[in-house]
Amino acid sequence: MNVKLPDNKNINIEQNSTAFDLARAISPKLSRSAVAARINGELTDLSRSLNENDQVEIITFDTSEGKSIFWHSSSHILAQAVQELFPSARIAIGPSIENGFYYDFDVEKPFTPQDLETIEKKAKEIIGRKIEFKREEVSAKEAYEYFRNKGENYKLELLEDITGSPSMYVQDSWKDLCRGPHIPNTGIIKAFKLLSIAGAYWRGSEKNKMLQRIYGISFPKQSMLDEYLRLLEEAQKRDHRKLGKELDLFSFHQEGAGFPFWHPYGMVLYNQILDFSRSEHLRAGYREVKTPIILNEELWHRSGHWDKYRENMYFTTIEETVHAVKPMNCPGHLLIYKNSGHSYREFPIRFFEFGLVHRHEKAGVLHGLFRVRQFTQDDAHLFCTPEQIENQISDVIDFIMRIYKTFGFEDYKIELSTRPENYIGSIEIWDKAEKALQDVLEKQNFEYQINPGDGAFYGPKIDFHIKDILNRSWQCGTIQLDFSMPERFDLEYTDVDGQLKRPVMIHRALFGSMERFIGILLEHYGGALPLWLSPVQLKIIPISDRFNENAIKVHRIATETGIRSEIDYRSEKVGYKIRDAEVKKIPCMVIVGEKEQESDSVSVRLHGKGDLGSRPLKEFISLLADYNKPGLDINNNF
RNA sequence: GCCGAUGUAGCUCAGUUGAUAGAGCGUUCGACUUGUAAUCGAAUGGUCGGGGGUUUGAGUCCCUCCAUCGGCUCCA
Repeated sequence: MNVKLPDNKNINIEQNSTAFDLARAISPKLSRSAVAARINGELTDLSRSLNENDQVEIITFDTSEGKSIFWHSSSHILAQAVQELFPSARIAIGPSIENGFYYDFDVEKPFTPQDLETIEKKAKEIIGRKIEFKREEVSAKEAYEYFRNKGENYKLELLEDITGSPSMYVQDSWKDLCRGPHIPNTGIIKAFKLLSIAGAYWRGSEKNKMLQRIYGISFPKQSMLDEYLRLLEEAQKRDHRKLGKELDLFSFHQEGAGFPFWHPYGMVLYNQILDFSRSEHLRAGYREVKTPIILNEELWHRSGHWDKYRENMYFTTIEETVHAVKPMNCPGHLLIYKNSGHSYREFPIRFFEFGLVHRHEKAGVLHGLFRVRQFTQDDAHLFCTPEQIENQISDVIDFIMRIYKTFGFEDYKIELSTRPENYIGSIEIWDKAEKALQDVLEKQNFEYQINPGDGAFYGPKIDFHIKDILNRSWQCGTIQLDFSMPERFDLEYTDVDGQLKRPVMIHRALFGSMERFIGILLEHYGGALPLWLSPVQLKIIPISDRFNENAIKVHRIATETGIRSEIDYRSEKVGYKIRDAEVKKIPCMVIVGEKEQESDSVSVRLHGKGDLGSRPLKEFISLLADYNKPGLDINNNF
């Protein structure tokens, strides 16, 4: 019989062949790496029989579906291993995830790291047995009976949500309820590693029982696991918490969990970003404002924060009146807007603030600079007419992208988040706002994903996720359209016809949080920041203390040219001082000794690039100054 | 908040079955006066996260609080 392959070629195979037979007919190599098949658009097991004229694609690990199936099967092996070792463990769910898989278990005692090793060993043994994954179609009743006899209550709960006849997958005597498909047999897994144990609520809800989750990863080749572990290690080296300590940028203290302390070097970095952002905003027509951190509780009732955001807010009392510490800057900006009358001629009005906000985060979710309780938003609010919305939003999008590019982020993802359950305003207004945002994205041909229910309580939003060098994605920028606040605060402007009308408000931030953005930057660059952001840009290394005076001269000229430099006066060998500067990831070093003193030059060395020979002192400093600008870096241009 | 792990010198980490707290790096001092990723020597450094308890005796065992780390709807 004939079946069609993805390249539209036909292939003739024997009657009653399975997808696996087809893979073998195409090439033995493919049959060894085959994970599953797609028959007429449907993902299936390789054991599925083919029919005349079927459109068939063999799925391998190389595709995202292939990985997902491979890892899902791995999770079944994990579950089988656990139940062979701990027969009383009840199984919940075990999906594949972005990198690997997990399985949730209900056990009396949480797993220990030693258990993890034992389980991994058992799983590897199961893999070695090359057990076939067999699909069984059963009736809902049969499935129910099976799991009821085994006391698998979580599976019974899952069964309730399944319409039609459920399918089971069998490995030896072990069975799991599963939609499939699965890999043909456990033997194609060549590398299997369990990574961590964690508590996880059944169905993610704090109201449910906490289960024990085991995370793992697997591959069809050992070398792929090695590579994956190497990447994990690389990511650990780039951890901003580690870099922050090593480079003396910031610290955290028990005296204030989630409140970062910025050290002198960190402050230079912080201010470089802040100065750049401020000047770009002013250039783009924003006007800077500053609003108080503590404001009367009544204001937060009016804004809706007290209703919808109270859980995340801190309160304090001033002369018996309750005040809130601001979690957002919008109410403050609204008060400035209302302080005077406005005409359509002023629009768009753009208020911009480096707003220091405090938000209560649960103790367990704090994470370095990524998740803190106090941070500075690069926040702005635009007030405009409804007609101006589209233009304004598209301007903001251009602005955001230009700024990201300066920091070396060229790749990003856009998400449109819609009305959450916890919202204020009418549904009609929400629909209108959501459509307006969508229209802008469509018109500009941006690719975007819809994120249902993830909008702010006062309006839908467009979020920007930037991708770092390790291809991880971070949410930063946000643009939120708001018809509610203008209503609640009774904002007005005089239109061309002399009538008082209600303006529209757009909330937006680029970095989101300065702190978080700095964390992302540090991980992106692995701490080796571009010249313009480096706290110390130039390390001056005298060969011996006979040349200290010359070093001081270099330092003076550098300082006058706006270069941040330091001299290493220590009575150490050059190699020692160089190593120290390299470890601190200082972008540029100059060595001054006999030769340099005589010729009024410096020997130049760039971080990670080694010795670059000598240059006349003044020429070198002015070259450095040329590259000491946002978006530039000496490394690519020397 | 919940589950688990962790908390020892400024940093990175050792510390057996409970009995006088260790190393390397850093810092300080001295010697060396150094040519592109660690010169040598000496000194300094600790309420063992806080509090409580068991014990003749606790870094080690128990309780409690705090902080940090990995997780907590990627759904059969």
